[in-house]
Amino acid sequence: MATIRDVAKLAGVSVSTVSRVLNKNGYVHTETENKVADAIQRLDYEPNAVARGLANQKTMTLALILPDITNPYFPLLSKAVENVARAYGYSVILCNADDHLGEPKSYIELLRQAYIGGIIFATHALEPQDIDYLNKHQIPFVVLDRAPTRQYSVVRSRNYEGAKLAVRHLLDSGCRQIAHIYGPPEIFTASERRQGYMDSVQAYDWYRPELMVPGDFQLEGGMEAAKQLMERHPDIDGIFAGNDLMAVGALKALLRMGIKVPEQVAICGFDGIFLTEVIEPELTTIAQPIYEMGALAVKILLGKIAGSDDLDQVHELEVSLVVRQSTKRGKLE
Amino acid sequence: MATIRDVAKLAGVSVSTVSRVLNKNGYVHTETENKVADAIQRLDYEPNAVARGLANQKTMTLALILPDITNPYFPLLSKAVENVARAYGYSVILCNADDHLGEPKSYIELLRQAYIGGIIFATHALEPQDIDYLNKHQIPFVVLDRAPTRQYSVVRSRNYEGAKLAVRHLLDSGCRQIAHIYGPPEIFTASERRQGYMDSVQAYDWYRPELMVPGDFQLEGGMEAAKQLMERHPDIDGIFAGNDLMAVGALKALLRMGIKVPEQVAICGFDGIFLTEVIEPELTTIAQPIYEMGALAVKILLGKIAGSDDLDQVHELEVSLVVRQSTKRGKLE
DNA sequence: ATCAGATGTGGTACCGGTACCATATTTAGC
DNA sequence: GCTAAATATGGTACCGGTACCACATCTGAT
Repeated sequence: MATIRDVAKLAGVSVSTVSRVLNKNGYVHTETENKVADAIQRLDYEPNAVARGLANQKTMTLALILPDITNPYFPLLSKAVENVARAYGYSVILCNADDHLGEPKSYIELLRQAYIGGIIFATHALEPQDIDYLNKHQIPFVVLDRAPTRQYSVVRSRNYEGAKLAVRHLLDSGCRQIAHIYGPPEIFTASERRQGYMDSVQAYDWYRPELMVPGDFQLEGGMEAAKQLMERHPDIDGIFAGNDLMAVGALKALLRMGIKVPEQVAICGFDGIFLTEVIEPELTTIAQPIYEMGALAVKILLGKIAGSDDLDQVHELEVSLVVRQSTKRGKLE
Repeated sequence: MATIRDVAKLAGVSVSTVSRVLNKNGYVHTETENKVADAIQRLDYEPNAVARGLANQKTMTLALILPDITNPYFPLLSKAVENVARAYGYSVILCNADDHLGEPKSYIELLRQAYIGGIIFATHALEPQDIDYLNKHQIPFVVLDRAPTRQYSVVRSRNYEGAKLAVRHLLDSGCRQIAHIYGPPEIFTASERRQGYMDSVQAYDWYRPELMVPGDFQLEGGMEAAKQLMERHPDIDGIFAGNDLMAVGALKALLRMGIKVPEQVAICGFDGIFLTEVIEPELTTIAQPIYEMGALAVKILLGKIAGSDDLDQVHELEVSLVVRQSTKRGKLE
């Protein structure tokens, strides 16, 4: 494999000059530049990424840390991250955080000694001490789906407003008793959505706290919760699930119980994952711009790496109601 | 960040000695080793991965190249790869090949100049010249789902046998006219499955070539194909789809047409992705050991990196029939 | 004509490890 | 007691880039 010294020798110049040509910094005579370009071409030279990383104390690699890539929310997100990163010359290292929780050496230290350029956190397993560590060592990072704060840059979407949108849509579809399956309270987005639900329904006389039941953001939790809800409150005619996976679980449970969707019970999810279009009936959902969120996260991160410090701390994206079969009932009863 | 020289200074030894302690090679007196270990501890020293990579001309990083992570087959595979790789101290770079097909500089060159340790190809966009390149530059690699050959190590599963298993199961479930939706002919696994179907049904008097229709291994292709099949051959009572995604598509199309599954038509897929358990009715499928395939691929790759050259070239794993609702009909008519 | 600043190029220390070679000391065999 | 091998340690070139510094030449303004 050709090195910069080989190129220098062939072009009859010093390595400094070749380096200048490569990085387009410093003065280089056009004629010299051509000679160097020619040598590069002839040797099929490519600068070595590792050597560059060592010299610059920084590599063209980003890390994406997420709970579990098999969760259907994350493939699209990671695709966005990878695509945009690559467009800017960066590679992406994938880290499934859930599988390595109790590990002695944290991911972050591992990444630092690999001179990683920056990190995107799509996991909730990010502790305050990790944040301190990142800031102390000046490692650029962006966080997804977190509470707004001045401690870091966040990319998120309007969960609260989305939840209100969902409830409004269910009401508009003729539902008169809407339950909510909420996600784990330690996940901030789940709480926001729950709050959106509460604030939307509290004024109605049919509302009772028992209409809110916990799920785990997984399929099973949704099934379980829906079953429980329908057994205890048979007159529920609408379910708003805190995420799509639970909504699909709820749908599954209802179908098994012989309850017709949307005729007897309408269902609305949250996230806008591909799965909602696969099942039958297709699921109405509050769609987050997942790809855009991933793409934006990378762009902000690259901005930070480049040194811009004045990037907005919070980037909140709009969600949108996607109406599908699961809420298409004969309006108004 | 502490370097090896800092450790050497603190321990009162040379960098060579520290290096020997770190890599456990060469002679080091126990007492000296303790001093060094102590210094490492005190400085919270971690050897720098990039510097190591440069010195060794090899990094602790693997690349996983796949068509598209949003295809539901790949998240579990990539999780397996990442898990096992990390257990051995390796990181994994994710590459979505589909999105970068026509690019001037191939992925592989990019990875080589990053001193990547090895590559796992789960994509079909691997050309013969790429393979020459890999071999020429001695880059260890493993390929998934390819035809057996002596050119490289392959991890695959018994597609042909699986297809026969699927047809047998449909027959056992009482189907008397079984159609097949096959995947793209350029994908070898799709052809194997098709062949398995053909060899299983050819002897029956009901068999006609028109019972085989092409799909694209995607949801849409499955829907389209199923629709066409049922319109042209209303007496079909069983469909074997070349993969789960098309099977789910077929199911969706049938449900929309008001055809009952499994009562009127039974459906069997192939792959064993999570999606088959999510939908209702749940889908019978020929399950590949996806996680195990990923894990095995990494292990073989690591073996190659370590220098074992005698690893079996072809590793073929067993598939298994997973019977679910979509084929549970009142047996024998 | 003079000189400051712009332009152009080379030399080389450094990034943080590895591994080869040299050297010193200890152990063991005869 | 002598020599070969084993044990123990240090010095340093090298991996392949970057970037600072030194130095030379060329412009253009006064």
